[in-house]
Amino acid sequence: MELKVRIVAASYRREDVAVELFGRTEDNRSVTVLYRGFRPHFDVIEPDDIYLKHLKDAGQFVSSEEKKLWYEGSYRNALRIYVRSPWEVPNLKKMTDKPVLAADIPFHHRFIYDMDLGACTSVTGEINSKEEKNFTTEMVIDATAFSQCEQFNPPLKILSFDIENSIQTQEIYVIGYAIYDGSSYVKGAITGSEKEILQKFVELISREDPDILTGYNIDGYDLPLIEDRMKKHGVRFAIGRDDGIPRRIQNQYWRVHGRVISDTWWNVKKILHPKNESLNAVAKEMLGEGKDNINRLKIEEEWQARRQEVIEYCIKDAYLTLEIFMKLRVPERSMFMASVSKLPLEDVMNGGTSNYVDSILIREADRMDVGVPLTVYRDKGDAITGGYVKSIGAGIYRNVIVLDFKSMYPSMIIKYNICFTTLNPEGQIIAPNGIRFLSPDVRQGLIPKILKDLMQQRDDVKAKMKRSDPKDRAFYDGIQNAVKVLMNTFYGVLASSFYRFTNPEIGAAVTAFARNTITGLIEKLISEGNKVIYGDTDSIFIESGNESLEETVRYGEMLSEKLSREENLSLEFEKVFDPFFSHGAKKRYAGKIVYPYDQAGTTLVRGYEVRRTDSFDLQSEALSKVFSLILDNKPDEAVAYAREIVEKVQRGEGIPISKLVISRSVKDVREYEKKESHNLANVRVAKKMLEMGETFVPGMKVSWIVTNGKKTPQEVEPYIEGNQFPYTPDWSYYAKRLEETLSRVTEGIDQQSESRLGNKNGQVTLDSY
DNA sequence: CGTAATCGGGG
DNA sequence: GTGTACGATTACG
Repeated sequence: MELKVRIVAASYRREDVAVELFGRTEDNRSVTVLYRGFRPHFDVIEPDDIYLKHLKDAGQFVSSEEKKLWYEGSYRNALRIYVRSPWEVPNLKKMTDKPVLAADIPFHHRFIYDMDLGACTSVTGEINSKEEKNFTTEMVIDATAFSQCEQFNPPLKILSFDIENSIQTQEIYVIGYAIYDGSSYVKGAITGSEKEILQKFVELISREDPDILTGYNIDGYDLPLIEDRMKKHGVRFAIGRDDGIPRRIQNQYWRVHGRVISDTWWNVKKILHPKNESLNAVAKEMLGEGKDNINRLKIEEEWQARRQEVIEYCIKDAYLTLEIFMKLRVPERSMFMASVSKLPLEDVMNGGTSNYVDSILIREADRMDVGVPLTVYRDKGDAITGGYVKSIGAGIYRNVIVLDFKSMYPSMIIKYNICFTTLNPEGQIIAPNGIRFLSPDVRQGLIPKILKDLMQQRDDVKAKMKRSDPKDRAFYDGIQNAVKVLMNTFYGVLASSFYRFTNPEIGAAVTAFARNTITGLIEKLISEGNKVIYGDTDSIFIESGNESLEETVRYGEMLSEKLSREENLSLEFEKVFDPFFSHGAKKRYAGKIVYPYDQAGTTLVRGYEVRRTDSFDLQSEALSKVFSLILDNKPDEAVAYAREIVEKVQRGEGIPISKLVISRSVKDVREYEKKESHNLANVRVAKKMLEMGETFVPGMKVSWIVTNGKKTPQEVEPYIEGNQFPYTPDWSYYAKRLEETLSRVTEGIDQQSESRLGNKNGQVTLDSY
C-alpha cells in the first residue's frame, strides 16, 4: 500500500535500530511508519588501518566505501564507514586523529537526508499487525520505500491541558483539557483521587492520540509537576506514541516520541512579545476574554469552597490556551517551515534554526561530494561587524520614503559566490575585508547555488499564487514566506558562532559587501540631490522634497525603479512616513505610516521602549502621550506636556500613588539567600511583607514604591492594593526617572528644548525647574 | 562597560 | 540521543 504522510516527529529505537516516523496521512489518520536496516555512517579523511581494526574490535564495523570528498579546499581520499549502533558514534569518532566528518548528525536526520524525505512523503509498505509495541496511532506500517510527494497541511489534532494543584502540598486537584481536531472543539476535566487523575490523563492522551500537546507554561510548570506526582504514585508517564515517556531537554523543552510538545507561552513570547505575558492578559488582548475569577494564591480554600468553579476555570484555561495557539497559527506556520526545510514538524517547532540549514545543506553537500564538518565551538567573543547604520539627526521630518533591499544578505552571497567551498586565496572575487572567492565559472559555491534555487523556488511559488484561486493562495503565501525565512537563516548561521559550516571570515565578507553596497547607493542618492536622513543594513530613508503624498509616492516608485535598473539590484519602495521623528540616535525612531494606503494611520515606534518591565505606569503613559503629540504635529504641546508632568511629580501634586508602583515576582525567599541577591528590591519587599504578616507565596508578584532612591540599595516599601500607603514616595526619584525617559525624546524636537529639559549628555538637571 | 545571573509564565 | 537548544533585563565586577 502507499500512503502520503505529513511527518510530525521522527526517532529510532535501540532494540532493532528501526527508524520510527510518526505522522498524519493525507486522509487524516495517524500513522507510525517503521523502517529497518538503515545503518549509521560517517566519513574519515585518509584513515589508517589501525582505526578500522579498532572499530572491528569494538564490534561496530559493518562496511566501508571509498569516497573523494571536498575538504578544506581540495578533494581528498576519504572512507565512508558504516557501523552498527547510532549511540556509539560519539565514542567511535574519538578513536582516531584523522579528520572525522558528518559524525554528529542525529540518526533520524541522517535517515531523512539519505532517503531525501520531505516534510510530507509518500510511503510504500505493509500494515504491521504483529508489532508487539503499543503504538497509539491508528495504523502501523512497515515501510519498504519512500518517494517524493506534494506538500499538504492535514488538520493536526491538538490537545491543550492545564492543571490546578495545591501550592502547599503540590497535590493535583484537576486536569482540564481542550482538544481541536481541525473541525471541532472537545472540552473536559479529569477529577478523582490524584492517582486516578494521573492514570486517566495518560489514558486520555493515548486514546485521543494528539499530534501536538500544548498548554500555558507547561514546559516549566505542569509537565515537571506531573512527572513528579506520577513518580510518587508509581504511574508511568507514558504519553508517547510508542508508549514512551517524555524527557526534558536542557532543562528547557520536552520531547516524547511521536508527538510535538509545544508550550503556548513560548510561542506567545516569540511571536507577540507582549508586555504582560500572563494567560489572562494575552487572552483578553487576543480573544477579548479573560480567565475566570479564582484566587490562585488561595487555591486550597477555593478548591474546598467552590470546587465546580475551579474545575470550570481549569477547563477554560486549557481552552483559552488552545485558542491562542490556533490564532497564532503555530501549527500552520510550522508546517510551512517544515515543508521548505524538509523536516519533521517537531524539528521545526522545538529545534534550533541550524536544523533548517543542515537539512538543505547536508543533502546538497552529499550530492556534490563536499565533506560535512563537525560542529566546533568557536569563541563567541569576536562577533563579526554587522550592517551599516547611518547616523540620524534629531528632528521631525516630513514625507519620508523608505526603500528596502530585497533579501539583502542572500543576494550578496549569490552575487559574490560567497561560500566555504569557494574560499580561495587565488580567487578573483575580493571581499572588502580582503578575503577571496573563486568566480562562479571556476567553481559554483554550494550555498550560492542553494540560495539561487530557493530564490527561484520563491518566485515560482509567488507566480503560482497569483494564478491560483483564493483558497490556495494562502497556502502558497505561507510557502513563499517560509522560503524567505529559510534564505535569511543561511546568513544567520554563517554569522553565528557555532555552526558546522561557520567561518567568521565568510560571515564578515557578506556584511562587508552589504555595507559597501548600501553606502555606495547612499552616496549616489546624495550626489543626485536627495536628502538621505537614515539607513540601517538594508534600508534607506529619504526625506522627499515633495509637498503632497501623491508626489511623494510617485517619487518613491520612480527611485526604486531607476536604482534597481541602474545598479542591477532589487530595491523596493516600502513605505512613506509623515511625520517621522528621531531624537538623534540610531535604531530609534517613530513615525506615522501614510503609505501603503492599507497601513495608513498606523504609528510605528522603533527602539523606544514604551514598555519596560521595571517601569511604572506613569512613565509609559507619559511617554506614549508625548509620542502621540509629536506624531500629531504638535511638538510644542509635547514639550509643554513633558515639562508639566515632570514638575507635577517633583512637587508630588495630584499623582495617584498607584501610577508609581513597580512590580516584579519573587521566588521562594530562601532561594536568594545563598546567591547574595538579598539586595534585590523585590526580595526585600517580599521579606517585609512576611514581617508585616501579609500573604506572600513564592512566585507571587510583589509591588512597591521607592521611598528613598538616593540610598544604596534604594529604600522601598511594599504597596498593598486596597491598603492606605503610609509612606511618602521619593518624588525626586520619580521625577528624575520620568525626566530621563521624556527628555531623551523631547530633546530631539528642537534645540531650545534641550535647555528646557536636560543637557546634551543625557544628564538631567533638575535645577532647571 | 562587559559578563553572569535572573526572570518570565504556572498554582 | 551521531543533537548544547529562550531572549530580555538587571546586578555585579
